Parts: sequence; structure tokens; C-alpha cells
Amino acid sequence: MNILEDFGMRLKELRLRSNLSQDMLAARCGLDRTYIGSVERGERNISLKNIQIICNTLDIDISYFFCDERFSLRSASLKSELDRPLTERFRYYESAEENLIMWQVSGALSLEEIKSISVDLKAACLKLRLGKVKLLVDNRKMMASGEPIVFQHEITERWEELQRWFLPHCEQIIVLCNSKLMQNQMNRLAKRSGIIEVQRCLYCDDEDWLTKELRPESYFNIR
Amino acid sequence: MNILEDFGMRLKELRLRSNLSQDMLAARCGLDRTYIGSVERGERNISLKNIQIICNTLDIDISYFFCDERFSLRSASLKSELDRPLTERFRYYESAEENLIMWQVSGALSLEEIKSISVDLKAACLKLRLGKVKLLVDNRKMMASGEPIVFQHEITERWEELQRWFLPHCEQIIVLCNSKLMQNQMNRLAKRSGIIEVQRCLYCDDEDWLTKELRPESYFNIR
DNA sequence: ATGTGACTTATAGTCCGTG
DNA sequence: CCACGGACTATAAGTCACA
Repeated sequence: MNILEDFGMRLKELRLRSNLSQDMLAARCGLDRTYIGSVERGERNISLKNIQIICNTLDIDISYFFCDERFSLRSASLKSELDRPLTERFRYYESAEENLIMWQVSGALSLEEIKSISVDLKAACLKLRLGKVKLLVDNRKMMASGEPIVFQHEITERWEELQRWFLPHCEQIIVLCNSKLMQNQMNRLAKRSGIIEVQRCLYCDDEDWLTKELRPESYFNIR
Repeated sequence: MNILEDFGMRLKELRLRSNLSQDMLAARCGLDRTYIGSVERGERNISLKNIQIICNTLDIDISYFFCDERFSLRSASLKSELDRPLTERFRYYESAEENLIMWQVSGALSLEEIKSISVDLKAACLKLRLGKVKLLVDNRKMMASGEPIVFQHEITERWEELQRWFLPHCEQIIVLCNSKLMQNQMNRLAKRSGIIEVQRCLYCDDEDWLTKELRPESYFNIR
């Protein structure tokens, strides 16, 4: 396996994780459909500019592109995910006593669902002492067919808007991730929304990381 | 600063950290001197194959090339380093009781010095219960003019030989590093010498990481 | 030891198509 | 939706003489 085939496989993985066809990715990159195909097959010695264009389109750091985390070449089917009741895929909880809000995403969410969730979360936050809120986000189960979900553009924009809203109210934000890919994605989101100073995105590849009980006291100084 | 200039700067940094001229690097890569120069100035849209060739020559992962750790553009002068007495730059210690050997590299070492050190370390190791030896290597002060030293090819080969010799005798190896660059370098070395299974290369960017006292009991289960 | 401009040739990347 | 092909144009690779 040479570097070009390797890169091609990686691209295919990440494209499928993002639920895009070669056609759609090419269009978003401003590159040719057949070109993306031949890169994926390892037939092209792609240049740095185009690598960057593709990475920006997929919203993934170049360095992540060359790391050792790998995924299947199966496309992430979100359809079946979205059939599960929302209460299985999203849960939140706020505590006035600890001035803390936390939520868990355990599957895919549709754009409409995120919109209504945003309203609820903002209302919940406003019950707390603003400026000093601790926010704990648990994305460890945000998976489809056993692999991490990568956001679509429209979805990312929604989360970004929500994070921007939360930023001035929070003193600390912790986001738990289920992969380096998720961590990369959340860090990029954090940089864009300007919250990188107060936010930490965490991921371990310990065996039990994904299933450990969510305990705010292990991330924040509480009592 | 576009991606090409960025890449060029990065290349220059890492080349200087490796104490190579454009000429020497080009020769080792099998590329033209002026080509390397124009890449460093961000004038070329370099392709993936050539990126890989350069990375292999510098013995650095592609992913590291695109990470956020940066160095100065000053060349690492090893000459003045090598004038300091060897006892300041290298120290080792073995404990039969704990079946442990540890060493500290605190500056540059010449090829001759490494050869004689190797002999001493092997002799020290043979005093222990073989197969169960714990090895602790402290590279946190392996610096020249305040920045991490990157090995020359000949030097790497020596360390690799030493590591290969130690491998069958050790049950665990911990290497402390002073940068992601050092960590990258040591991990590559570990993969090549086949010891990656028992070796862990550690680095934190905590403030006191570089100066913390060396305490084997914090890395191994001892007593 | 590196920067510059001018040059050739190889191949990256596009656009049309087919199965 | 994707693999593959042929014909085309733009651009990267690679070399040189000279500062």
C-alpha cells in the first residue's frame, strides 16, 4: 500500500463518514467528479493545495488525515438512526445547586430536532447563575452503525450557533468524544465559535471510556 | 500566510532542527537543491509523494508536519553543546532491587560517546533479572539552545541498535520527551526497532513537565 | 549556503463520455 | 453512485546558469 492508495482510502472513509457522494464532495470542493474518484483509487499524486481544499470541505485537520485512526468503508446510514425515539438519542439535565448543565447525544439528530433542542437548552441555561455556568457535553455515544457521526454542514452551523450563545454564560466547557475524529471536529467547531479558551474536548482510547458513567465531579471542581 | 508558505516554514524549521543544509537535505531526498529552496519559500505546490519523501528523510510523520508545535528558524548548533563535559550530558543508574535501569540524556552526544555509553548500559543491564527489566529513559533535557535535538541518521542507527539489544530483556520501557517532535521521533524509532509493544513515549505540555524530578515509582508498579 | 528566472517534460486536473 | 477511458489544458517536477 503506497502513500497515494493510503490517502485515497482515508479520503473515502472520511467522505463516507460525512455521508457524501464523490459527486457532492467534488462539487463542494470545486473539483472534478472523476478527479475525486481517481484520488480515492490512489491513481493521483495530489498536491498540497488540493489536500487542503478537501480537508476544509470535510472540516477535518490535515494532520488528522494522516493519523492512525481508521474506519470502515461503509456509508453511515442516518435514516434508521432517526427512526429511534428522540428521548433515546438526546437527554439533558441541569442543576441549579451545582450551576451546571449537561447533555448527552446518543445518536443522529435531524436539523429540526436540533432547532427545538436548542430552544430547550437555552431556557435551561437561563435558570442558572450566568457567567459561571459549567457545561458538560457527552458525545461518546453519538454513533451510527457503531462508528462516530460526522456533522453535515447545516448541522454544524446549528451547533456553532448554540455554542456561541452559550459562550458568554460559561466559565468552563467539557466535551467528551468517542474518537479522535469527533475530537477533531469538536475542536474545529470550538475554534470557529471562539470558545476554545474555555472548552476542552476529551477522548481516551481506554476500553471503558465509551461506557463510563457520566460524572460531572470528575471534570469540574464541585463541592 | 497560505498553506504553501506555512508548509515551507515548517520544512525549514524541521530541517534546521535536524542540522541539515538545503543541499544536504536535497541530496538525501534525491531532489534538487533549488527545488527544496523554492518549497521552503512557499513557491511550489508540492505533491503528496514529495511530501512523503521529505518526511521519510527527516524521519518525521506527515501528521506531525501539520501539527501546531513550532520552533525557531535558528539552526541547532551542536558544537558548543559537545564541549560540555560528558557527565553533564549523560547519566545512568541501575537498581538490582527494583530490577530497573534508567538514564538521562541532557544535551547532544557524539557518535563516539554513544558507542561507549552503549557498552556501559549493556553491562549494567546484564546485572539485572533479564526478561523483567524496567527501563526508564529521560530525554526531557535533550536540548540544544533551548530547543529539542533531532537525531542525525548515524545517531538514530546507534540508538536503534541499542534499543533492539534491550528489547528482549525488558518488560516495560518508558521514554520521557521534551516535545511532540521528540515524542514523534522516539515513537518512530520504537516502531522500527520493534519495541513499540512494550515502550511508551510520554510528553505533557504542563509547565513543570520538563523539570519534574525523575521518579520511577510514578511510571512503574514498584513495591 | 541560498535565491532567482527561464526552461523542458511529466503529470495533475478537466470535460466529455460509457457500462 | 461509481469505475474507467480518451482528449484536452494547466501546472508541478525537475534542471540549469548565474548571482
